[in-house]
Amino acid sequence: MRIPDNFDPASAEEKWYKTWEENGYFHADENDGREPFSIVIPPPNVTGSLHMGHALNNTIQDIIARWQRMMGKSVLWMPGMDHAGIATQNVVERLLREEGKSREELGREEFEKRVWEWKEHSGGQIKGQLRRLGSSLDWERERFTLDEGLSKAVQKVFKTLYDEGLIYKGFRIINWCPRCETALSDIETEYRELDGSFWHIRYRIAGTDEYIVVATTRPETMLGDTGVAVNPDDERYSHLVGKKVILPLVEREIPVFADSYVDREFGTGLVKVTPAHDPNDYEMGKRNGLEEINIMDTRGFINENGGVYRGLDRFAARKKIVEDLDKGGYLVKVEKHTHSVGHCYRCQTVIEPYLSSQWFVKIKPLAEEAIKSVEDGRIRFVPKNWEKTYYEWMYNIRDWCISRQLWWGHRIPAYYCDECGEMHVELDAPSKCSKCGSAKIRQEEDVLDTWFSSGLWPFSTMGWPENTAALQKYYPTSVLVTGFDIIFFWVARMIMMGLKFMDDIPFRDVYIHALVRDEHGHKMSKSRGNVVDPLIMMDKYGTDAFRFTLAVFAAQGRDVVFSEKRLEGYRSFTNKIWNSTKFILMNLPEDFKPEQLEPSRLEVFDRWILHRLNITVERVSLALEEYRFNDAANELYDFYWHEFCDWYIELTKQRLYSKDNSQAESSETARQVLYHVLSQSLKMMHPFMPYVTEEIWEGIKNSDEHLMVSSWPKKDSLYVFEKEASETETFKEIVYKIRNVRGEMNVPPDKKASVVFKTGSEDIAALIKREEVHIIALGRLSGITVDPAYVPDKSDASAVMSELEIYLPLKGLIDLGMEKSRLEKEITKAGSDLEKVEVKLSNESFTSKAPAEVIEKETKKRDELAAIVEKLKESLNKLAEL
RNA sequence: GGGCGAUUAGCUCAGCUGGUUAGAGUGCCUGCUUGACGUGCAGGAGGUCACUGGUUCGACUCCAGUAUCGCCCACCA
Repeated sequence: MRIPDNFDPASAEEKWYKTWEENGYFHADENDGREPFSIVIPPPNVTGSLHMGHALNNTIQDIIARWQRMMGKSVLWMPGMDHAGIATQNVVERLLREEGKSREELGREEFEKRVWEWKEHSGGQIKGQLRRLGSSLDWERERFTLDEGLSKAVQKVFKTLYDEGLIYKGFRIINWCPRCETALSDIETEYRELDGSFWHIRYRIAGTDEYIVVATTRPETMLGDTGVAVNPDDERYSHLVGKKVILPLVEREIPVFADSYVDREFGTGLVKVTPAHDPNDYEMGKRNGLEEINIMDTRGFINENGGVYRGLDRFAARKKIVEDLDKGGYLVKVEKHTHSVGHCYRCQTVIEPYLSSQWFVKIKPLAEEAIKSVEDGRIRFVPKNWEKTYYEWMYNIRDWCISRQLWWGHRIPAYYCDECGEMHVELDAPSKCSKCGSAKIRQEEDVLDTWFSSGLWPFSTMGWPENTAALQKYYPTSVLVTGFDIIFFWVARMIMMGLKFMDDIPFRDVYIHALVRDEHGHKMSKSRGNVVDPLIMMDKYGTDAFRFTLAVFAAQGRDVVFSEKRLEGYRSFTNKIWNSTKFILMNLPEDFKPEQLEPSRLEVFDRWILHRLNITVERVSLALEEYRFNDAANELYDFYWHEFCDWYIELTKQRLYSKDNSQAESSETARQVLYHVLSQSLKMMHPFMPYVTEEIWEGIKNSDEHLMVSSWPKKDSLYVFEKEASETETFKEIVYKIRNVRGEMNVPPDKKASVVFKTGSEDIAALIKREEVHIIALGRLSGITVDPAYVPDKSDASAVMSELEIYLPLKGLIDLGMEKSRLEKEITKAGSDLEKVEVKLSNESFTSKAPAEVIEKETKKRDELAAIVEKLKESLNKLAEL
């Protein structure tokens, strides 16, 4: 048994990932007869590389997957990536631009080829990063949202929904991105408050010299105005209803009409109506029979309907129109106005409401069951408060625009006959029109929203629409791990689609984790330029430390601000684990064999640490079950470092180094306990820090089994030792008191004092005598005596516990003034605690209403504190006599 | 306008269903070549738990309000 002097993360990471994979540990076997546990990865977009959010997301999933595997489950963690329609198309277009090309020049087929090449590149990079992170994904099952099988699933879903009337084609106002030249769904529009202007414009009433004033934030849209609306109850303008006004610049006569949508208080109470470029105006136009005039092309330039402004970009047109209005005397005033403006979530271009023909999913019928599945607890959000967000959106859900005017995506399986215009929705392209028999068939140019295919992810990846063994065993999945930013985009859609097509929920739990934010609380994103690269962190600190830090940060219900300082601290932890193992191994013989530890062999500290180990097993397991990753990680950290290393290992040194032959059995027991606690700890730490733990395991294991596939520790009922645990706490307090006095008094370590213990308690006296060696070693003493009748010397430094007084005769070694102020400080501290307790106990309503056990506890505390204060005062008085 | 969350040590953060001496990492101070580790060991300083009320015998913890910050949704002619 041996490990190298130093841990080298880079080589261990490469070696172990390869070994695990080659041994097939990542692969899920449908036929293994074990209880299934499944997770599907939120498929990363093939747009580049992974960021901190991905690192957190996948670390959590890997912790769960590794833990469940060690729990003996048949674990499937399904890998894959998302084609990410707009986002990926944009990336490739940018690359083309750098080459001086455009996608139009390439043509659709060639362009798609280029995107596939990019997909290979980006996908490869992402896979490399996931591997580096240690993700135990079943790579044999890797899927892509645009691969053949998933395309089949998409077509099947589309056709089914279409046949049932849940997908329809409609001519409507949608959100249009003039840069991406595609429609977007409502949730793909991000609203931002912008400072703009509110232009007040004068319209002449036809046939008169009177004017009205309308106000607008988008003056360019007046080119498409076909009416002016007033509130039907607005007396100021009721005489105008039915009249016509002259649209300035355009010189078109348009009607004034009444519509209750208009808010009398806002602006001038008169609304210019542009049915083709505003959703509300569109509705009003429909209600009042207005003409719809589209004035823009797909890139946001004014089209032939815009007269002299034709060819101008929408913002240039706005500027020019305002100038012309001003020149023509139509501009009454300009106010400052802030309003929220929709932006494309992929390219941040200002969205244009745009009238066009698109495909929609009629979503309400699907939403109903999806709401129910959360209400009745079949699906559970963790933390629970996200359910409210989910309901809020689902109750107010609007039809989903699923068509995109892109080249990268699932082409909509609709076919048009060029002869008779008939539309066919089919799984396979029809060779001729079923209505007129023509062979002139053309497929719909539009592709589907990326989220349409990712919404099928939990079952499409398992082979649906075939009824595969994987689906039977692993669907529904056990848990979905994701960020709250895609609850609407993805989680809700998967729930709806899963219920509709699998007739079952897609996952039991939805664990919503924190978003990794920058120091200003902003999302880390490439466009903001505030990203921390996970690869750099892994290079610098090792993957294990990085993962452990993320786990510690993963507290529920709160976002995290990433801190490299904390990462540094947890790297030290991996170092600590390594070095402590080195110590243990150098104390084990060549032929060391782990044995079952009979309780009768165990000494008090052995019992204590095994008891603590039991508690840690329980706490870590419970925390993992409840998705409290930070608690689990902290529990392991505290146990391993501050109990096992700081105390138990230190305590074994006296036993291990003893030259006394009668101590041989005691040291052998210590060796067994050290090995046992180490190996059990490694198991529990493995899901968090897979590499360093497996590397250590390689050096200490006594079988061929790798740590990754070993079994998760269970509480051992043989090792429940309450009494020894509490005795050890007393022991620790004794040592702590001695160290405290030495430290406070600046007693140099080479000045070894002898300590006198004065106690009336036989238990404590026995404890001290029995653990004499350890007290001497840990307190750095020359010797100890127990003397119930000890009369302290005036120059003794002292410390007080509830049933014990500790005296350090430091004649000549200490500064009496220092000791005096130290005692005063102690008295103040204990005194104020005592006072608090006394106030409480003298309060009659407390003693009459508080539960008995609380009163008992407080009473005991008061007695102890009182005794301590008393003793401290005595010591101080003696000092004063000098 | 509606909703959610945050405010705890210099910094980054934990503290579950009310009773703890309010913790961790990091930073700071003191001492340490203690036969695993200075990425370490021992000791220490540092907090009116944002503010104001309320409920309660008892509030960092529950309730209401205020302030500041952040996020989501809706509307904005």
